[in-house]
Amino acid sequence: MGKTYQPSVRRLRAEQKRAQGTRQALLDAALREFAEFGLAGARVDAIAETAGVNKQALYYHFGNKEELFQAALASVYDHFLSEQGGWTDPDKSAIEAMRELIGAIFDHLQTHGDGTAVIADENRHRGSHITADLQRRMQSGVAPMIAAIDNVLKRGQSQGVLSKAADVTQLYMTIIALCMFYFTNAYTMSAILGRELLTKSLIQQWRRHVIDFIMAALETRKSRKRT
Amino acid sequence: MGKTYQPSVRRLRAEQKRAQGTRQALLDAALREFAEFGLAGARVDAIAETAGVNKQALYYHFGNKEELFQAALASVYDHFLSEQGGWTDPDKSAIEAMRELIGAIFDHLQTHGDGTAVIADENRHRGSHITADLQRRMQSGVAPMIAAIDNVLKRGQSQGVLSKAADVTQLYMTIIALCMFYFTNAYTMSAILGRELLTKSLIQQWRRHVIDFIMAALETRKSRKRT
Amino acid sequence: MGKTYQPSVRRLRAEQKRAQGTRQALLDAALREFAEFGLAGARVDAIAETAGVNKQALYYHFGNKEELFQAALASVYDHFLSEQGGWTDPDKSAIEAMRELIGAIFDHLQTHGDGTAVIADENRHRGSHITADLQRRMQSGVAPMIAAIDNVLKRGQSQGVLSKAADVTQLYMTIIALCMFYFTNAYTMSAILGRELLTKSLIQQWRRHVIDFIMAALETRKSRKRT
Amino acid sequence: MGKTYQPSVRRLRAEQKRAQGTRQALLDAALREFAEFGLAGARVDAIAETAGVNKQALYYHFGNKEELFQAALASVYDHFLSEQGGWTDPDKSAIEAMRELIGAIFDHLQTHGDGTAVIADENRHRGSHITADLQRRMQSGVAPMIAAIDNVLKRGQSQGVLSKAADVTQLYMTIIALCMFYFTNAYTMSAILGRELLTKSLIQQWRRHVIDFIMAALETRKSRKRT
DNA sequence: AATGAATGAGTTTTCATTCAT
DNA sequence: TATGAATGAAAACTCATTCAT
Repeated sequence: MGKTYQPSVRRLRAEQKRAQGTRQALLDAALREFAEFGLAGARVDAIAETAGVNKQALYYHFGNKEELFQAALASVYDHFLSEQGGWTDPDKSAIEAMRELIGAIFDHLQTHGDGTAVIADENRHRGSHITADLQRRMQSGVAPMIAAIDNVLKRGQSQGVLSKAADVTQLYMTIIALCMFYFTNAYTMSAILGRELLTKSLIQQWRRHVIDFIMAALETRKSRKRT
Repeated sequence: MGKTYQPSVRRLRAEQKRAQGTRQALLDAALREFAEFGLAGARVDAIAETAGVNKQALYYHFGNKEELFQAALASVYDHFLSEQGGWTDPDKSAIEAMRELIGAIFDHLQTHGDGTAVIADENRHRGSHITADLQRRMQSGVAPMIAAIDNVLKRGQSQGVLSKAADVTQLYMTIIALCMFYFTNAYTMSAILGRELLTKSLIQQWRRHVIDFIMAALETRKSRKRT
Repeated sequence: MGKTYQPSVRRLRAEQKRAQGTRQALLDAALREFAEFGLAGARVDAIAETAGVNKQALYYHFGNKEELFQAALASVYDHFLSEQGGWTDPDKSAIEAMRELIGAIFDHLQTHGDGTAVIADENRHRGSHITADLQRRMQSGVAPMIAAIDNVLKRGQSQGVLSKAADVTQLYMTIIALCMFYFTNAYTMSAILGRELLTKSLIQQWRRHVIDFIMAALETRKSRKRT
Repeated sequence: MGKTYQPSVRRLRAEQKRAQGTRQALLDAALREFAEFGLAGARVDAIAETAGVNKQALYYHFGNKEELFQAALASVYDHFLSEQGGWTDPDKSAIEAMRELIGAIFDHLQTHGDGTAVIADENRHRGSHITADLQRRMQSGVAPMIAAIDNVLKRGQSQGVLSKAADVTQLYMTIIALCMFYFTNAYTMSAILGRELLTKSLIQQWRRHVIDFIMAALETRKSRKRT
């Protein structure tokens, strides 16, 4: 092996910084590519080129395609986490807060379409890239969101305006299901319905439907009287 | 040119039958392979082998991988069509009929997991394989199902037990969304929730939730008094 | 092996006739295809389709692709033969006759471009498809043409108007070379000269040049005085 | 982005040199293979093996088979260019110079048989690989040769020893036609004439014929008196 | 860390030819 | 003879990964 390259400390810092940029660029490019083509269809060359770095850099930073996929998948849940601020507003009524929460989740999923596509691909792979570590990151990524749902739900239930029968976990999955579906199935649904679903107005219409529908199922008679 | 060679009807039949068998075997194998690996990840060799036919037969009958994918996608909707019988039961009350209808759709999607996976992949490709012809097949495939929903919904609405606000199209998408979601996202959801979702009992639980949740949103106060 | 199919005599005749048509159609299609793509580039399917017959007919009649190529090559020389009538006109002067002969050869090669292309391909294969039998057909195909050249040349030489130095064989090759060249090299030559050579007027111009050039080399001073 | 990585000049040189070698080896092998089998008949594997490089190197450097063919075709004309030195000798008389020029062209074409074979194949493809760029290379490749012919011809014409009627372009095509023909048609001609044409002595005989024949057509009476 | 070149294992596709009826 | 289907060998091309500098 002999003597290896010994950089100065200052230089090391600069390199780390640039490396951060390289890593991030690769991650972003990977997310896009994996979203569009899936793990199998994605091209390592394309990712490197989109990221504007040499292909070898990809291997240096991530080892191989699969680990890069894993990293990209993890980043999806980090994005959830980074948005936690927008998910709670204690000043609103429970019902209003729930409506806004569902809307916020809808908006997040719409904006992060790449993420949902990557998640879909991981499910095709039967979750085979989910290590214990990744699982922790996934959980802490969505934890604030679930906590927010739980909060508002409990508040509404104790006030008697939201159905006692509702369960956080199921509610969470229901919200995600209805929000994601529109985007992950837009093309086949458009074909079936003979209508381009990915227009601004139709997306908004579905957004309203999702909120209304969920609330219709959740609200108690008591709440309805008030509104 | 005069009379040209006229193959015997018997021969034609036999040949067509064999060819039909080959086609079907390829289609079935393709559906499985595409569902598991996606268009990009699927291996033509694997499909041919699973189908028990020569690889070239695939090209002879379908042209290439992409057209085979298209054919497999089309077959998914044919499967919907072939099940139409089970979707209507005029003897039941509207509410009961609706519950059963949702359950039947859930069961179909569970049984035909390959289909939903292929549909998901086509959506990743932004519907690029949907030709006018395929679109027609898709539409006629789901038409009976949508018609069944429409029927029951209208019946319930005229009887005052189902909300007048409900719209068939949105209801259809809602049902599909909630049914599909559990299967297309089972692995990441399992990781997030720390619980293996694909067990018989949890699947049944979600099935019940989907039906109950949708009905809770659909039913009017009038209907609730009765039950 | 058992009993084989026993057709009536009448039917046999009809079949032979149709078979003749099939053979010829295949041969024509083959000539075109081999000319355009060469032996290696030609597609058996394409030949059968162009001929309007089943691919198997091709194998029935010619054995395989290579033998079909051989047959097509042979047919090229048969075409030469079939034109022999137009190559001699004893009434004209030797010089006039020679000019016309060169022109006739030029015209034949222009009309039978497919033939020269196939010949070119056979030369690429170092004549590997030339059997003793084919060689005989080739020779008898061109024999009338060479004889015609020889006749006129001898006549002109004995009259003192054509150079005694000229040799039939070399003259024959010279004529063919100058006539063929224009057509077999038209595209690269056009590119080099920056002019589309395959126009009617430029072809005619080259035709005149070939005749004039050859005659300029052949004629003696004596003949020139006369003209 | 600031300063980017600067590979040392030495490294670049070494890499380029190696790559240059790989490219050249591939080009040489390709010329041979394409000459022998044509574009359709050539085997990419064979080319790579002959070149002693990995098959993928071929795709890395040339993109695909067709582009490699194009590159090989271009190289043919580069070879013409590289020989320009041998085509002019101002000390000789016009007639002597012309004789030598024709001989030099003959010798070049004999030595570069691969080139003429590739050119023939490109003509079969109707010049479909001739891009504007390639056309420029072709033109500049043959330009010195045509210029040399032009020079000597003009000199001879002004001295009255070469026919005023002669035109450079036509003379150029005539020379090439007569020189190339012997090699591109040797096998079928051998069969027709019943004599192996590709022997040293017969080749030399044709060489003499070509020169003599062309000069016979070109020289004026005046020149003949002198000789 | 960066880069151009290289590599080997695979993957889709093609194609001449044969089979069964 | 005619035909649709089948087949195996080979061909072009792809792609993740590694090497040398």
